[in-house]
Amino acid sequence: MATATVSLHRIDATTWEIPASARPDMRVPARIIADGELLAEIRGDESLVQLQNVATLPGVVDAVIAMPDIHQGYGFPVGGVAAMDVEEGVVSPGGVGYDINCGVRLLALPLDADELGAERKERLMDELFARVPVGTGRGGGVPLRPGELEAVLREGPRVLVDKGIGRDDDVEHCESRGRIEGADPAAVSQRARERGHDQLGTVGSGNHFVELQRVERVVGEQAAATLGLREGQLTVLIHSGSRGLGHQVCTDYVRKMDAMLARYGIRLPDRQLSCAPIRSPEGRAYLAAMAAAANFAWANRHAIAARVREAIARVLGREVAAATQTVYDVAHNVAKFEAYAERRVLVHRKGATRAFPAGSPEIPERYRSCGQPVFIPGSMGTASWVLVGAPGSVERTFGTTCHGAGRRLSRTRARKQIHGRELERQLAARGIAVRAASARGLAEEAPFAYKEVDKVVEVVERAGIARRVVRLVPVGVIKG
DNA sequence: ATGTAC
Repeated sequence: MATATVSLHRIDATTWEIPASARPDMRVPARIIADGELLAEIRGDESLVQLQNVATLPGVVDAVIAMPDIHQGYGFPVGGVAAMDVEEGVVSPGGVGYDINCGVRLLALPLDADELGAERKERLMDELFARVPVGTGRGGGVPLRPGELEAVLREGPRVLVDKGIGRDDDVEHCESRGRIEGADPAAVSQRARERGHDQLGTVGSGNHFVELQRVERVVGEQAAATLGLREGQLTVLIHSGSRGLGHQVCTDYVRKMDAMLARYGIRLPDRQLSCAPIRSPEGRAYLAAMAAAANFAWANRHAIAARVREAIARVLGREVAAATQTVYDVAHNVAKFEAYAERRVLVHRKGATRAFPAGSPEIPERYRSCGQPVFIPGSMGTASWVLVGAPGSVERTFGTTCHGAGRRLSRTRARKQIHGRELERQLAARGIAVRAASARGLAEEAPFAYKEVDKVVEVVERAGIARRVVRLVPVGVIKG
């Protein structure tokens, strides 16, 4: 509806702008990174109206930005970036998303896909499916003693290493070492902690997965070598988040902040943008709870990876498991304090990935020469990408790039077009082994429900915010 | 995304 009236000005080959003058309530312009074709898809939903809504929030600086994989979400669009001045600005749970620190971790095996063989592949898939719990509302996570969940919320995956789960180098290869400062378990409700207590090391459902892959193509030779990736190699991509715990944190603070809007004199075009001043008690409490949920999510992917190593050890041997490296782990649903042009801001990235360029002190030393690794999970049965951050991200997008293919069809519409078991047969016919807890969940993630991931990453490369390194194709997938 | 509706 309203999308038809959005006035877009093309700025360059990959950037469009909606000026702040487009609506009386916009404080800053909205910019869209895309190409003509992706833009046409983006205009098919409400995401650009949502982006303009975000541009009305108090303290928003410079411009709100849409990545080429943007689609509509809760209040904020998924695939949106908004930076708020730390003094004047607000923090919004909807700007982070219900799945706090949903993110992606890549493991690299010291083995080529060719060397695996059909029989060991099926056994590896069975072992993975047996060891890594998938599905909604299911427990089966790492058993925790009293106080240990609170330690994980405070410190992240480092706590699990102390328990003998995973390794120091896994933690070193996480964005911000798997920990956001200022986490406070006391800011996380009892209910949220109850929901999370048996979910550490579980995948969940929706678009979450554990995928066995092959490096199909190397595009950036030098960066690939630096990241320890080569053509033909086996990898495992883990996509999950903070499960019920993060979901409950979002629910709790959306409600709390909604009740305070009038008192803080905040007027919103959409109540789903519920927010509070960064400096307010509610804002600080949310940030402390968000950090705790983010730390939980990093520990979750760390624990999943440890179980993946167990499955690898069982089928391919202890040595292969020990030589399986965590390449890196990125968050794509989180808010972080960063500085741009000497200005301190809180960058909300929802369905968007930090992508710092080469030389950034935030990147592990061994990767500093090539830029921060970024993983872009494609839709099920299609490709995924490894990118590295490029200088344009700092200049144009608050150090950010895209996060995935971006949904094109609703879950309901996807379900109407194919049955999960039929999809499973189609994937198997293409050599992709599937282990799924739910046929319905499978149908919702059908490849045709998503935009073309190759096109999305091509655009972010042309925009100069990230560079392509390798293309990964699925060998097998474990899903909720 | 989510004990897919407190």
